[in-house]
Amino acid sequence: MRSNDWKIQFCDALTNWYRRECRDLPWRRTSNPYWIWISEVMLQQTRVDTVIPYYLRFTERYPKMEDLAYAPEEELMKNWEGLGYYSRVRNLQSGVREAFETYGEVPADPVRFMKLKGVGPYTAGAVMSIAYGIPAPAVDGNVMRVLSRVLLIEDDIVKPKTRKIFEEAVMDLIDREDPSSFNQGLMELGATVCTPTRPKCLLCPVRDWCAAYHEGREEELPVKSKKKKQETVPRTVIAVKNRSGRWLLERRPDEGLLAGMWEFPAAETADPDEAAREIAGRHGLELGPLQETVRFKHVFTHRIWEVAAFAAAADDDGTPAARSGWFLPEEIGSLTLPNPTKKVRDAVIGE
DNA sequence: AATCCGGGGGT
DNA sequence: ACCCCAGGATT
Repeated sequence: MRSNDWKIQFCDALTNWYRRECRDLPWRRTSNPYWIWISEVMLQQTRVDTVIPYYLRFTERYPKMEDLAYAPEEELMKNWEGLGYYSRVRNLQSGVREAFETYGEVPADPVRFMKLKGVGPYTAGAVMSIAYGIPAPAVDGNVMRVLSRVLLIEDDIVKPKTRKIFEEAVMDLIDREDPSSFNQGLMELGATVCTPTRPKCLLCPVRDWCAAYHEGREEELPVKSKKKKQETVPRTVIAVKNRSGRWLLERRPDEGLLAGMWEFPAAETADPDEAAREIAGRHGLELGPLQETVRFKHVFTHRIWEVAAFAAAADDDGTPAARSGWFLPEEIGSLTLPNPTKKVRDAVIGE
């Protein structure tokens, strides 16, 4: 059949290219399903170069499932610090614990695996295909970009139901002899050749089968609707130091933005005096004059903090609110801090 | 379906 | 500035 010849040639070109050209990455040196699982969770919405040191730390510190499953959450958070999307590590621990207690291993079954916390359609397909050679779709942003061009798919990749179209396309094309190289080949191609802007079509191993290339439309795909821009929120931070050289920190709520992480007292206002009144009231403090220390923007996915940070002295320790306390500079280092708090700390206390 | 959830790098 | 990234959970 004509159509099957096309698919076989496409698969061979892709998988042969991948096996020949793939980058040497730490998680490609293991066949341990649990380690591959760790890497795939870290790689969610996160670049390869960022993940490498975290992956090496986690596999060294938590080499077996039970090591991660029963690790203290504080320590786990500290090891994830700076990687972002902190619910990923809580979900990973929960998922690993459930897998260990239920199966004693990573289940070699996409349906069972995807029931675990933090494992969605992408991660399930990636781990099952890479670790166990099971033909399952692993559709991420790279795969949608590559296949939208190869197959000239013009559906809006922002819409949730579009992912299903690509999952069906993958299952139609996938190399059943080597699903791992096929899925990773699509992602590797998207990361290194079939890039968002100015794809390197002259280097592409599947150019001959790419509909967008033949029509000269590779720059028009994928179709992606614009998302509205984030709201900007003013945030005045006041770093308060007491007479014994300790600083006041608060722990954020256990749910929501930067859940459970520590920060200097802050208020959602651009008015320093208003912030000072609010924070003084919150902790029963009398504050000395405010000394401006640093200003910066911190960009989240859907929000921008316009941060202005001040230092102030307190006469006594007041009555700190719940989840708050006084810490020496060296103690602050052992708390889990989000990046904006680190910036303030470095400016106020010094490196 | 829409919204929430970090941080960094490329252009 | 804006885009993108080996996405998933919640509502």
